[in-house]
Amino acid sequence: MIARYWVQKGFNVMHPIGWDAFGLPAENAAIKRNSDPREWTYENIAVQKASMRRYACSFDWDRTLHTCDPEYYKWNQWLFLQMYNKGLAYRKDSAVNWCPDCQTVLANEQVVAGLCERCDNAVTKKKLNQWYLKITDYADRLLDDMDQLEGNWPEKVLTMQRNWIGRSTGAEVEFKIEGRSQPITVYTTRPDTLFGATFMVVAADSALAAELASGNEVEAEFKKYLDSVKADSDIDRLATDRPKSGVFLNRFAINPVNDERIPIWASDYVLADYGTGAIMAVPAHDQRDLDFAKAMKLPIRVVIETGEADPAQSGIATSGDGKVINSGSITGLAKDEAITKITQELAGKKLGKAARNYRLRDWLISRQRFWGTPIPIIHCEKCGEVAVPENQLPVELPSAAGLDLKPKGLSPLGAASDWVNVACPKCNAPAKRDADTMDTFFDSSWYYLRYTSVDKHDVAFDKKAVETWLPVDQYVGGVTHAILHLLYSRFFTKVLHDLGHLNFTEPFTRLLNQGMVLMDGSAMSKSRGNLVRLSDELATHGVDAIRVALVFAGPPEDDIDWADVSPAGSLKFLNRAWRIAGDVTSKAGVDFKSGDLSLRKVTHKSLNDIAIAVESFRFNVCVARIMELVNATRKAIDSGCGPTDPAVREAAEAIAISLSLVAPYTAEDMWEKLGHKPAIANAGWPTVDPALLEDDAIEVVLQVNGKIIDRLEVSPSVTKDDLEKAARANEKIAAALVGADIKKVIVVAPKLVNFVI
RNA sequence: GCCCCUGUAGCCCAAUGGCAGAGGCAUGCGACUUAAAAUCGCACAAGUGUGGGUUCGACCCCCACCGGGGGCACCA
Repeated sequence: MIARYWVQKGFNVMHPIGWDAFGLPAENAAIKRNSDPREWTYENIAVQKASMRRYACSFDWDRTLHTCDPEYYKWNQWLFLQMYNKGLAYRKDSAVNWCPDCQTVLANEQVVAGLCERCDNAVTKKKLNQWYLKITDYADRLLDDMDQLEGNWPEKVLTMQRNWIGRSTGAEVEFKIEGRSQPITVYTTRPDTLFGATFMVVAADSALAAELASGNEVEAEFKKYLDSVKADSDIDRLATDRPKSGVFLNRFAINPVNDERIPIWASDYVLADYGTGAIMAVPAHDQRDLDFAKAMKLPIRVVIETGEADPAQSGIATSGDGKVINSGSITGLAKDEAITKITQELAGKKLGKAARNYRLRDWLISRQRFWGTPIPIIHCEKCGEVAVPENQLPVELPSAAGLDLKPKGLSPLGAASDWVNVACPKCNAPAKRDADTMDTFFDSSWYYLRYTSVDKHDVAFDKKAVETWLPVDQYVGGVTHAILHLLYSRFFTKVLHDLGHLNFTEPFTRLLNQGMVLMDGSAMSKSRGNLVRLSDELATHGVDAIRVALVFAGPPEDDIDWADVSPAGSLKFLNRAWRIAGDVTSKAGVDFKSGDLSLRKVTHKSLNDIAIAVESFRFNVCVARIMELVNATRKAIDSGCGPTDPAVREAAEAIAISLSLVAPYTAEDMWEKLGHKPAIANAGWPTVDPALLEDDAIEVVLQVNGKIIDRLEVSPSVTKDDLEKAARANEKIAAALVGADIKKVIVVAPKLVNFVI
């Protein structure tokens, strides 16, 4: 509807469609049928394309692309190398999210509540050497540039992205460690509570904890604890009512603000990969620390006076603001002042500094699967990592024939010996290709750029075309992509901007989250046979009726249940509209100006309202407005000015054109019946005459104390004074005001008059 | 536990702080018909989740609570 509307308005609209076709569905299907994912994918695309054509979506089929075409993923590899050369793509060892069922690693964003986003199995951790993209370098810009999107993206999506990036501000503070030359740095958002720190906790699974325990009498106990921590799944870890556990490391740290000696503990409630993996614990003012202190019988010291109950007694850490107490130089200050002052003092002594942290982690992109873009790196024993030279791109996937695609934790590509063994591009010695493939979100992070240049084969995208078309004026997608796809795309856009390829920093100017169609409470899916049912409905009622019914069922961002969708009712409405075209007896091209004024006003008002509704995404309201216009026109034909009146033709044409957005086939037929040549899609949006939007008389409400006493017809241009006079002259009002003491008269011209007595 | 959205006739949904109803579904009645379908016409119904507050006036703004949906959830 949006695309069709702007075409009618005379804009040059690009409305492309394509297939994000790499990934597990194809690969798993191929494994099941023992065939090549390639064949399965292209067969399915053909089927789907044919069925999608039925929906009358005005897609530009000349710009179609498939991300699994070498022609497309060649540019994935090119982009990867661009980032690699800038240090934005790198490899590191780390404990990664591992799905035992899919037998591949997952990005943080793909783990939902400890479960694999795709298969809902529990995710475990595994130490692996993997490729990452340095999205954390862009954390601040991803956050701050949201100002550009404010008002044009759903607030919900912006909030979700903000939470996901999770920026926090605070300070890093150095604690000296007894018997260790290096101090330990902790990150805190509350340096104002430093004097309340009564112990330190390091992440049990960090290298730091192991080092502090090593050679220590508690080492055995620590190892036992570490083993139990490792055995816990993410789901266990995420349980909120989980009791705190940990082990004393028999080591001590010195608090830099008061030289106090505090014990160091290891626990799994501190995360190894956030901040520095070590915290100062302030049990009085942090619930987690308090829970731990109570469990381990550690001291609790209040340093903020909030008026709340004593945490040691209540078991509830105080969260309110208040004055700092018992805290040396910052005693008596308010929170913000205390934070500023103590941070400055620490910085002066080189014992700390202001710092920021993010919840966002670097994006893990390697996947141990076949059906994806090969990572264009060659591993040479002598030269190490070597980028595949640009002129050798694409690194094409080998044939799947003879490869065992079954998930087993290693890339199937590693077994394709003809493919994997190559000469090092630098020294020509025998070397191996990187056998992992890219996360498919890499593919979808820049496809909008490719749509501008599908016919260009020497560049990923043509700069001029990109400048002409982009950024995308209107993006439409499900809220399921609120973080993953939309965050990654924003990241890519910024990287490409910095590399000098783009002159904008945000890819999607406006975003509409459209809802899903539910059947019996769950999403439409092939496995439930719902698509078959939809296909039947299409055959019975026609595409137009289905389109109208879906649009009319509710606001576009809401999920709608098929039970609330009424294709039969929509068909009835379309017939009603269509018959009007047949009833018109005036000739095409007749001058509307001589037509019936009241119907003309309805027509112009409707056109105006319909345009506003479409532009503000209220498509359901838009359909309702067309229905109103149809009703009014019907009435005019049957019992008003009659079918010969030019106003009836004007109304019928307005109906046809506005209907062309949602029911294009019906509209086209109406257009021809009305004596016009195809195509109505290019007929142009009728010009609304502002003079016809004005009513000649408006009903004004007359109130006494806010209660309606009577109504009055007045001219829309009535003045306040005249309106008040008219109101006072009204019989019922006059009667109501007899003997009353009028305290106030509110006159809103031309809407109401209210006498307060 | 924290944050966000939401609550209007039997149902889906509308209403720049100013007459609660635009539209549809369902239902009922009537016209047309031998009859039915289709079509056309008419009718029907809630005082806006609950309790407060602001205002001349609140579905709309503010506070609390209840119900529904979603997000985050040891991130120091």
